[in-house]
Amino acid sequence: MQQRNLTEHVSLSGETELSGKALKVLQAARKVFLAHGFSAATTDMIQREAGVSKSTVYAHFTNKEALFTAVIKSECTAFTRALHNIRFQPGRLKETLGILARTYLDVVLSPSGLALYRVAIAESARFPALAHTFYRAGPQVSARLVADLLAGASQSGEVNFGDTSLEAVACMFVNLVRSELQLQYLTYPDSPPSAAQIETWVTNVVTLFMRAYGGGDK
Amino acid sequence: MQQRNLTEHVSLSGETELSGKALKVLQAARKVFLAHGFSAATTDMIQREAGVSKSTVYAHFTNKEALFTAVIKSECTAFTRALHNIRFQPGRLKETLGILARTYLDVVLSPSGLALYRVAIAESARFPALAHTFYRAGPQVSARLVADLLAGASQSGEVNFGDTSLEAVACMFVNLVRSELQLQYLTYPDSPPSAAQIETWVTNVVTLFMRAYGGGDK
DNA sequence: TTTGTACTGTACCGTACAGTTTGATATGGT
DNA sequence: ACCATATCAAACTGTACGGTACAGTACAAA
Repeated sequence: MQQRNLTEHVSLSGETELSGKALKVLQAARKVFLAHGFSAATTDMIQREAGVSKSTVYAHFTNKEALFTAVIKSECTAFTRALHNIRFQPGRLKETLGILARTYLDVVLSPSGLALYRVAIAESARFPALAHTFYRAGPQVSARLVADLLAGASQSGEVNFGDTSLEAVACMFVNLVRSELQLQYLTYPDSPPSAAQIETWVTNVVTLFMRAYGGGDK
Repeated sequence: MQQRNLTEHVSLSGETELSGKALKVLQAARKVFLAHGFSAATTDMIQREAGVSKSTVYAHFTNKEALFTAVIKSECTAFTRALHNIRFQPGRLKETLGILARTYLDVVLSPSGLALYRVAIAESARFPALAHTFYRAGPQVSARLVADLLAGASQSGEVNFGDTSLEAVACMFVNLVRSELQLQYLTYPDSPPSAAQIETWVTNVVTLFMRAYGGGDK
């Protein structure tokens, strides 16, 4: 890593990290990079936003790329942590799926969640490792969570997946919950999906899965 | 528009357009913009790729933005045209859905389809109108196609959607077909999904929908 | 008091980029 | 022969950017 000042260890960004000014820089970089992507962002914007001199930026981060990497990694761990706030009670599968979907969408459709997706995808050619990190921190973790839930429901006989693997069902669920609303928001950033729209979508998705795999209760 | 030379009207790009050199420029711009996005692409790269002088570029396009706009619009119409190659026979819904999914994925997971998605999303803040165009040319058109298919199946009693609207079902289908494989490819550009992986995914998706909405035949 | 460290502000360097201008060449129609 | 058009190569302008250098300040520990 590239920090120098080890006097404090405040963790607002994922790992144990960074004294005062360095944190300011990181937060500013977060704002700028998520808003403009890598190429269109300038170190001057970051420096100005952080209220810090140019020298300070380069005292803590070797260059623009290192700063970008630090930001995206930090966002990924924050994203994963947010996902782990999802809790559910066993039984009442239909309700649990709905809650899970809504909580997931809360994270995915948040300004930072959306921006992280956009930037990670946009820069996947220049920063392949970051794109991998993003996939594992986001979609992969989500699918794992759902799979765990479904495993419980499967054991209690609440559901029957036929020939389809449990993991595949979980993967399909998270993708279906996310994709359309996320894409709409990405392409129409000025008109975010309404609460009613979200509700309708979640209902439709949960209904689809319950009809397909739910036993008799439907 | 911004063409000047009206001697020929070759249409390789969507609308009636562009004499020889201008087309060369547009094709080069397509390659460069789709590979690097807007900010990281330079007009010099385009000029070099086109084998054309700088003056010629600016003789046909007012500036970098106009060139970018022309490229994305042209790609969107090409995308839509590719989608309309999807044909299907009524009856045999399950098979038709599978064919449709595979053809759709062919377009979406093609290098240019993937790059178009990436760039349109990445630049949606700077070029909102292009993002809208993309959404309408891609996801919206696809959903419309599937909806038409489902309408036929619904009338012949092949399926029963319960409380869910036909359009919602169509929308869910195209999203589910696309999202996971597309995201994997976007984040792991060096290991595209294998044919087997695609096949498994399509089978799982079609099975899901047939279990949920298909009548007795399953 | 001295020393080290973090930081500031600003100037600077080299490069890169979008876009313009100039002046020459080639072509084809009149 | 003349002219308009399309093209070319290349030099040039102005600006912006990433990154460095440097002289100086604030502060705390020794």
